[in-house]
Amino acid sequence: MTQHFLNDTAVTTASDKVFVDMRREIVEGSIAQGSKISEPELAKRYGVSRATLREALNRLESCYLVERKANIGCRVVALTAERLIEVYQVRSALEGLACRLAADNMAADEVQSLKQLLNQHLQTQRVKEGESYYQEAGDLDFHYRIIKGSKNAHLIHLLCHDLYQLIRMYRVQMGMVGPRVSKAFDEHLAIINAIENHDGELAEMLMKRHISASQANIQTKFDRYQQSVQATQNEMAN
Amino acid sequence: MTQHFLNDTAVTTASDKVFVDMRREIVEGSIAQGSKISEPELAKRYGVSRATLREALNRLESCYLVERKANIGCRVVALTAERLIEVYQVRSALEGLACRLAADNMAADEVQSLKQLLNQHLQTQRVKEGESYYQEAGDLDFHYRIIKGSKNAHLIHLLCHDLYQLIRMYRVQMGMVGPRVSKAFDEHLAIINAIENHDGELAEMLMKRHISASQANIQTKFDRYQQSVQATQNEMAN
DNA sequence: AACCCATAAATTGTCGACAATATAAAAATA
DNA sequence: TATTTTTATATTGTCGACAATTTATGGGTT
Repeated sequence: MTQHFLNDTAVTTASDKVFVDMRREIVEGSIAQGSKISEPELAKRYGVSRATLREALNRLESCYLVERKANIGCRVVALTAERLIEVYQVRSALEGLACRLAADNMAADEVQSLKQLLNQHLQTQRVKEGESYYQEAGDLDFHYRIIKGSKNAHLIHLLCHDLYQLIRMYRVQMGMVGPRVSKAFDEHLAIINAIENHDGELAEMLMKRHISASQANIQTKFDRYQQSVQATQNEMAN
Repeated sequence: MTQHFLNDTAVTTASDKVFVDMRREIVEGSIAQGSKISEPELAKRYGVSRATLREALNRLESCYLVERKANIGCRVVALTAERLIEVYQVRSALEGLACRLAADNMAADEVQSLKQLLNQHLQTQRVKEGESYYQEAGDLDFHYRIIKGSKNAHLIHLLCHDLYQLIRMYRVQMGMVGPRVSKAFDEHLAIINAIENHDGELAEMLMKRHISASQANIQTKFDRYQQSVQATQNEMAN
């Protein structure tokens, strides 16, 4: 039941399956960031031909999880501080837009359902204090519904299909176990209220601020992560 | 020398060439919008194997020029009023961001060069009154430079690689021969000035307004185009 | 020992053929 | 005649093999 909201593409063909599997492995770090991808090796591992694997690689490229160079090959995207900032700048602009549009276009029952979901998350969180998984899933679900509420198909595709896996990759690999849980809840609530009042301008502003806070949070984790990597490398050198 | 700014990807491989060729034909309408793409037919036409053609199709999909369904095939994107609005909403948000970032990150000489380019365009336009080609190219060049000036690689990729061809497709097929030339020039000038003064907030606002105006302009053309299509269909029915 | 060049190995790009699925045509039934 | 079922055709998905390019190896020169 995990991530039902991001895998809503029907998986029919073989390359579909390879794409979904590889995507999960890359996001979770089973396939290391920055590592070179060997087509023959992975094709064998997934039990498909190279043509099928390449089809999957193309899709991974279109959602920014791998980078490709002609005649050289594929490489898993590298998580850097610069890229993190860049992606969050884009995310902020796009989700801000989504939120503004949602204030106009979201149906009343959709808003109600979202409020209900939020309360549900609050209860779950209070029970399972400290457990981060639900927070992460809940947060994604919240954002996902608002994005869909924009009713802008292009925007939805851009965020849900193209960008979100990369964002998830940062969050997952930084081990985003939220001490931000309670604060995020209040922010979510304020955003919903603005949407309910059809105050697009406010909703956009709140969403942008919410995402900035989220960025600051993950940025801190990332810096610590970088330091630990540096320390490990220094140890190795000794 | 046309579109040097959008084709800066080195064309080495065969599928690269097919991709670039098909992209041009789709944007220009030689391959009709909404039409089904037959892999065997086009492979023969371009003198490549189906594998190579499919590689090109994948890239066309990632820049939203074709849509793909499993086991059914590829179809050139259809130009609709809804999509036009959606795309321009996204474009406005992203280029607004780019403009704000450019106000901080664009180097002084880049700004100077851009101002110079603008004056050059003004002179060219006055000489070749009514000729739209230069206006279109000049406008694209202007936007392109500001986007690059944001120094946000992800944003640059998103706009220049993924989105701009689709926007161009609308403009080209709507025959955007600009009566908007002179007004656009003033708007461009105001944007540059804001960037030069490092006033990101103003620059963003002006760019968003500029794009809205551009949208209104193309929307009008599109509505007329739709009417003419409707009229033609009615004639056919007689 | 460091650098350059030639050769060998490995990897990616491309091809043609076959399998699986979807569409079109024909036959059968109501 | 209209509708469903069956059959045939065409299209897409997948495969293994070959060609072109890049990377690794080894030998020679300064």
